[in-house]
Amino acid sequence: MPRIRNKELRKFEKSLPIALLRAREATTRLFKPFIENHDLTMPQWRVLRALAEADALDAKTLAERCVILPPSLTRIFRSLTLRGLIAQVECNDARRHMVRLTDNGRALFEEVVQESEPSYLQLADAFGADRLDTLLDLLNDLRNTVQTMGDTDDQAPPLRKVAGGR
Amino acid sequence: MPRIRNKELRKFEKSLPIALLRAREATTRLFKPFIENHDLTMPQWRVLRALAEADALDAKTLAERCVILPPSLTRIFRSLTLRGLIAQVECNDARRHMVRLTDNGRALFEEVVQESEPSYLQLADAFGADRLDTLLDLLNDLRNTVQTMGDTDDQAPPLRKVAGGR
DNA sequence: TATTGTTATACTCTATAACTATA
DNA sequence: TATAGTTATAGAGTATAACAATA
Repeated sequence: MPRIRNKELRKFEKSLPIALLRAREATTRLFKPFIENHDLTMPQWRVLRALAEADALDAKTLAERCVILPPSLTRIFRSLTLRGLIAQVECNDARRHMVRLTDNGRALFEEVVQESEPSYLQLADAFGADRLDTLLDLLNDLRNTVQTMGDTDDQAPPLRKVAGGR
Repeated sequence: MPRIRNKELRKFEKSLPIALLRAREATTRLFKPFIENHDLTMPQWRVLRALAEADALDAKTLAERCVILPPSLTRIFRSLTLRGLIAQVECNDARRHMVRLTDNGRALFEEVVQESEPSYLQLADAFGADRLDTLLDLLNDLRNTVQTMGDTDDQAPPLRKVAGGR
């Protein structure tokens, strides 16, 4: 059983959220210029990226996959639609807002990918491809672990609506 | 030489920033309630946490360590000072704004740590303490790698002021 | 002249509640 | 009645430029 000592635990406890934040900040700083050069925000880019790998997606799926709240997604839909990068597609369930990339949207996506590829290659070389794989696995597992915890155990306060009137 | 195939690379390329975002989102969701229960925002909490591990720090160091921009930090200083959680300390260099935790600030910090400890323990048990160590190492190395890249190579667009008038 | 921090300002994201439409 | 999404709204973070004070 991997029972850890209180002292070590405390050290990790405090640094995990920060380590994630700082790693993300550095990664973002590296790639954001390529995205902003095309007048896209990071959340908008996540939506394009998610759509590039799936034919069409509804708002709920996109919100979960891209970590974007529904109200933000509504605005992003409006903005990307105005720019002709995405388009709504018909759906059996009329409640669902399903969208796909337009040809222009896909072209823009490919352009950004191509322009940022040298930086990706450079990072992969410098960091090590195998370690990157390991890191990705751990990140995804961490997320799954936390979500499982939320389902089963509830000694923690409720995950929503805690701050009250702020 | 760890030269990776284009296809695999592409797969990773697109998912690293998202994996970091989602892992952070999950971790935040787990611990945020404990912080918000004491009417603290996450950036405010990072400042308290950084100060808890160092006697006193100046704004520049805190900004870098907590990933907070100077203007935000100014507001956070004001807010935490008003609440009596931090206090300014004298400094040789009169330009520097150095702060430390007050007794109340330290007490609040300890309270939050204590309240969230069960969740930390649960996560460490579920995920594995050794894997958490590995993850932390990789995250910190990733950040260092990216920063080193920024120093040496500059085929990428400048890291600041790219979006122009937006 | 360079550095530190604050102010001013604009924009976006975050978050929740309330509402509409569909199932 | 439950679900999907939009609207409204408040608040906080993000980002930059311009300025003040100190070194």
